[in-house]
Amino acid sequence: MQKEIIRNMSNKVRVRFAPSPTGPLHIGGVRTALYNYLFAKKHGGTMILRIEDTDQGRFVPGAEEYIIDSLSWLGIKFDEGVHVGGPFGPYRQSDRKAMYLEYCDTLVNNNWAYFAFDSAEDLEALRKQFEAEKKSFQYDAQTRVTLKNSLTLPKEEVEKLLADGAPYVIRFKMPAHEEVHINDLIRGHVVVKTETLDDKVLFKSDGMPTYHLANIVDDHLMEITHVIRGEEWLPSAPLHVMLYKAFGWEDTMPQFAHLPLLLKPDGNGKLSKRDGDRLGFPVFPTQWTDPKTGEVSSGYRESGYFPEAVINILAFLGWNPGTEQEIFTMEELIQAFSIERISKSGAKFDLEKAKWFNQQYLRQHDNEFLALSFEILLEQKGIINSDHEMVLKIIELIKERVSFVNELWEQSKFFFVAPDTYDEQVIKKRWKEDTAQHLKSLADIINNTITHQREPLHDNVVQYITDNSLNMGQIMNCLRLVIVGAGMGPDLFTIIEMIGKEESIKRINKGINSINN
RNA sequence: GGCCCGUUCGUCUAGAUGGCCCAGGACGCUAGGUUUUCAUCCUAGAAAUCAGGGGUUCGAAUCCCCUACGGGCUACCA
Repeated sequence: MQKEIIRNMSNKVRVRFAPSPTGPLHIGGVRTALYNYLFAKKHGGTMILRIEDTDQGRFVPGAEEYIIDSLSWLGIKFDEGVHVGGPFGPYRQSDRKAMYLEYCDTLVNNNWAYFAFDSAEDLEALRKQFEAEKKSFQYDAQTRVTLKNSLTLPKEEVEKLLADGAPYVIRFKMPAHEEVHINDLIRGHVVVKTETLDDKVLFKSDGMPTYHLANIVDDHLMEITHVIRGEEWLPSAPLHVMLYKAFGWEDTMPQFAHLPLLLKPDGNGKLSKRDGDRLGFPVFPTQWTDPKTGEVSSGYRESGYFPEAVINILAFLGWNPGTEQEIFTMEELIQAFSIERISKSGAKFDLEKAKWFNQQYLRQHDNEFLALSFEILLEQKGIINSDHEMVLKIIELIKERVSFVNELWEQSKFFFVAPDTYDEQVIKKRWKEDTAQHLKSLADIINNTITHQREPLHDNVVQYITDNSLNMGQIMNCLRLVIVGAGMGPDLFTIIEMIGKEESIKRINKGINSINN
């Protein structure tokens, strides 16, 4: 009753993201969730999280929580789902178990499905046998008449088997000579002949439905209007269309959109869990520890990516707005998104571009936010009770030099600790016989400068260089070398001002000793 | 093997109804400038005979066909 009212009230968009809890969600899955979310929000629709846990053998503890938490970190919110409830629940297929058999029975009664008693071993043997003859076995209109099922067995025997509790599956009775037409929102019109399709199992002998059955029943019951999923589902889409037909639900069948795949950055093929840590970028939104093996897979969050950046990166892998704008907030993505602008071909993940996106977002964050993040990092480096004002100043100085928060340390550690190594390249190029002597004089000059401020310090040092007709680049770079440890970093005198005269002089002496020995 | 999908610079891609495209942008790369360093920033540049071949057309990256290559699926997994 309630559902009828909802349906009649509007033909509002309702989409679902339907992962199975077999492990952490990889970025391909995250992108699917994102596109569903963008589409739903664009049309003022409803975004649903449904957990497809019909394969009890592949259930992984913690995976469902992981999916919810990682999507939440990314800002992908659900209107209905396992974790938030809603009028179309339950949203976990194992909790809907009871209803599937009922639907399956109507299919059997209408001659759209049948009981099959062939054991997994029998079928396996058959497959082997076919293979030996260089043919491939398919349980279909041609072979089903030779197999052990309610189509070939006498009615009494079927009833007896069922009554005796013999293991069985229910298979879809795929018609022999029909054409299935799919109008995919991304790929256009696709036609498939039913004779190339097999009699897929709808209901397993363990009492659970397969994905195919559960997904159609649930999408129908949950009044899903658009199914946006990965291209790997395209081959089974004809079966799904046939199921809608068999149930008599064609009129409310959702529209399909099959997304292009996310490919390995090197070579070809679908991006897989293994690729990430092999190629130096995460494939998971957040870090995941395998509950069985204890194996840890890195995540974007732990690698220092901002959630906004990950969203932006993923949004552009397979979609673009057709304008030159590349940096998009979630709100802007929602406004700009359309299924028509999703590309058909697979996209490779580009690590360099991903870094660039993160850098753009890092620059957008205010210094206060970055300082707070950096202070956590500093504590891990053993810098306790750092002066907040100083950290803020440092952020300002080096913000433009990094793409990730965790790169801030490399770019600024000389503000906190004296260098204990000195860049060999710089030594080789700049360090001369008389360098140590000049640096000693500069230490005196710094010491004798009345204030610790940048300007007078700078002027006095430059004065010394000009007075002695020295090479500016050589002396300055050597001074930088002993203060910073390398030929990098922001304005030298700003650094000296910030670490103080005393510390600077110490570093000059330490540097001279280390380098000259 | 069978079925299905795809193919524009190294990568992500732009390219409504064929002419404005000897193909545009971004990342990366190269060079120069700024910065007495490095990074940033600025400027310039290299980079796709639009997978190949046939058509259709006055005209095709854009339409049609074929081929090649790549990918997905082919479980009582999703």
